[in-house]
Parts: sequence; C-alpha cells; structure tokens
Amino acid sequence: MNLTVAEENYVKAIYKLQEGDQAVTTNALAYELDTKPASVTDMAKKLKEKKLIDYEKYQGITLTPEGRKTALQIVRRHRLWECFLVDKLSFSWEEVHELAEELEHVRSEKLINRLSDFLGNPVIDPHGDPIPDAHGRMAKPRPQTPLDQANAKRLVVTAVSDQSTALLAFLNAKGIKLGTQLEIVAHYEFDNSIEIKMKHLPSLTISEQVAKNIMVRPL
Amino acid sequence: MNLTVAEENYVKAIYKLQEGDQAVTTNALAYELDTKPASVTDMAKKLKEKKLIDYEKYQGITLTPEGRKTALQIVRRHRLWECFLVDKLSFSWEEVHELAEELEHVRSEKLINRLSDFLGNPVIDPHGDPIPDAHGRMAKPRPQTPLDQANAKRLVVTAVSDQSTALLAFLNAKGIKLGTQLEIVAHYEFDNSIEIKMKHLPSLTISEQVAKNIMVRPL
DNA sequence: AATTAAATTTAGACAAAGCTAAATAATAAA
DNA sequence: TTTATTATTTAGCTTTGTCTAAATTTAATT
Repeated sequence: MNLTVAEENYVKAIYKLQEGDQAVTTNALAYELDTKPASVTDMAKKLKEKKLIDYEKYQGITLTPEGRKTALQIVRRHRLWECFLVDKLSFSWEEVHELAEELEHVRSEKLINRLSDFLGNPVIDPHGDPIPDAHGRMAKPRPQTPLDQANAKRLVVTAVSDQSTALLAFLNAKGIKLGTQLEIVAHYEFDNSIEIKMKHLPSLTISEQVAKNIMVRPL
Repeated sequence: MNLTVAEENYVKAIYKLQEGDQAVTTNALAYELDTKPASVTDMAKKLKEKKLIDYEKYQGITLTPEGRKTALQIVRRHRLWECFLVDKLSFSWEEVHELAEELEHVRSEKLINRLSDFLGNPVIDPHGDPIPDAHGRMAKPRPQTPLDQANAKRLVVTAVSDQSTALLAFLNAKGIKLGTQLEIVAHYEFDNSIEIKMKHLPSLTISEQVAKNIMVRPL
C-alpha cells in the first residue's frame, strides 16, 4: 500500500496513543499531531477507506492488524535512523528525533534492512525504546512509568516520550539523560511540581508537565 | 529559505539542464521532470517569486546565484547519500539513484556535513560525478562526452547521465559499469546503432538512444 | 429527565501541485 | 511577408491536507 507522509504520521501517532484496545480519540490525535480535530476526522475517513483503521463516527479510532503492521514498520525505520545518527554520525540523543522524523518516510525495505545490518541489528534505540525487527516483532517495552506517577524513590531514566526539541534541550541543560539515576525528594500537589535529586548535584524542582514526559523504571 | 520537495526538484533539474548561460526551456524542463509544460510555467512563477530563478514570459529560465547555491546543496546531498548507500550499505551503483532522490530532501546542514565526514569527505560519487563541498565548491566535471559523440576509439565509462532504473539495469545486464573500458568498433548511421567491444567479451550493438546516456572519456 | 458542556463531525474554503483544453506568442517554412 | 508549426501561457478544474465556523452527538451535571 502506498501511503503519503501525512498518512504515515497519522498511523504512527495512533499506534503511539493506542494503549491496549482503547480507541484513540479525535482530540487526542489532533493534539498529538498538532492539528485540528476536524482534520483528524477527515483523515480518519481516508485511513478507514484504506483499511488501516477501524473507525465509526463518534467511536474513536483503532488500528487494524494491517495498520499495526504499517505502524511498526514506521517505528522501525524511525528508531534505526536514530541509532545511525547517534552511533555513526555522533549526534546526541536529544538531537536525533526531528531528523529521524524525516528519514523514516523513505520507504524501502531493502534500505532499512541493510541499515539494520550495518548497525549490527540493534534492539533498542538511543531513547531506550525497542526496535521492531523486519517482521514487526519487538521486545516488550520495559516496565516504565512517567516520572510524575512513579512510586519507587530511586529511579533510572529509560526514555523521553514526548520528544519535542525544546523539552530535550531543557533536560540536557539540567543534565538529565538516558540512564540518569535520580530520586524523588518530594511531590508537591499544591503547585504540581516535583523535587528530584541527582547524585553530586543540588536538588531540582520540575513541573509535572515535564515529569510526565520523562519515563523511568525502579532502580 | 524553506523549499518544498517539488521546488527543490525543479531547482535541481534546472541546474542539470542549464549549460553555461543558456536559458532552460519550459518544454525541456517538463520532459526532465516528467510533467507538463503548463505545470512548469506555474512553478516558474513561484520560483521567480522566491528569487531562485530569473524568468520572463517566453524567455526561458536561468538560476539566480541564490538558486545555483540551492541547487548545489541538493546535488551535494544527493551524491553524498549515494556514496553512503554504495560504500556503507553495499548497494550497487545502479540501485542508489532513486533512494538518493528521496534522501536528498532531508534538509539539515549538520546532518549532511557529518555524513560527509563519516564517509571521509569523498569528492566523487559512485557515478563518477563530483560532489560539491559545504560551500558549494566542486571539482570541474572531468571532460566527458556521451558515447555516441566520442571520437576516440578506446574509452572508459565515467558516468551514466539519465539515471532511470530501467537503463541502469540494462547496462548492468550487459556488464557496462563505472570504469568499464570499451572500444568503438563501428558507428552505423543507417540505423543509429553503435557496435562496441569490451575485453574478453563478444562485441555488442547498442542504440544511439542508450549510448547518449553513457558518458565516457578517452583512455 | 432536562440542561449544559465537551467532543466530534459537517460544510465550505484555501494553498500546493498537478492536469487538460484553449489561447497566444515565437519561430520556421513557404 | 504571410502562413503554418511549435512552444508557451492562461483559464479552469482536481486532489491532498489543512483550516474555521456551524451543527450535531455524546457525556456530564444539575
């Protein structure tokens, strides 16, 4: 099936938002893709036509098996390019997302399989996310929660989910990166902030807004 | 300046067709881009607006200095990706054109400069064409003529200019590739064919049509 | 159950990039 | 220098992906 770049981006976003079998809402998708709900409705009709999603008016969106397969291909391409940029071209992990976002739309099985071989068939990308293989099989993402929902005290950063350049640059400035160990000092409900502490550094207060995008697992 | 993929393709094609100061015609550009003259006229107006070309009704198209700079950036990206695909991912030279055609539209100076470093800053691509450096400077293409216009007898293949997949596959089947040495046995005017001979192989007849796209230099 | 609020969809419009068919300009031929 | 031919442009339409504003449906709250 020949998809446009826009269609691929929708499929990828639906995959990202679809937890389990819950349908993705029009609004959530519009927010994720930085577009308007009306545009999402339009595209939903097209993707349904192409049998990539199940969609009934007002009922939200879920990927079909075919749609899921497509999404996994795109995710594979994205994550392999991220590996390439970091491992071979010495980019830092917070720089690669936007570039991979473009490179992922070059559709060639042969290219991507050779790229994978060239990189030694990696199974996780620089953000700690697993890479689907050529058949769409992928390691289960390690149990991770957003930092604002973590209950354990001592944690390690495993990924950053909403990969806007601004956020990544912010984290970089604070010295927070993949593998960073930190502990939660306090969670202030009254102003939605979290105080964290990293070794050898003074403690640091961040907003829940930011914390939501930092994925961690217990150490 | 932010160009669309279509605009980049036009600029690149104009660069390719513009020999010296001669203006490129609407028809030639339409043929090169596999589109219609009316579409070229439309795009010419946009590119003039963006100051990438000089264009007056019925007078043909030439690149402005700014347009030439843009074209050289695109050519640089294209040729570096071709090197990457051949040198690092083991593609053969006739496979890479279409992939590079897509990769070239990922616009990032940093990416392309790092890619160049990673490849050892090559100065010619797998087709034998020179690669512009980061400032748009490029070695003069070596003196080469299309095979149908060669006067010397003993020749070496330096490039293939019209890089359609069909043509490249045809040449591959015949064993003609970059660096192949051959001699012209005879040029038959009456049916526009050329008989050539490669070492250790029986002689071979090809059409002028094909020969036009094989660039050679005297050996 | 009725009303309000929120989410979603429809209707109509726009920009980009292309097309066809018709009109016009430039060039070549008689 | 007319006429015929070829090249180019214009006019109007199509598709893709987006938008805003209005209408409608679903969900939440009285």
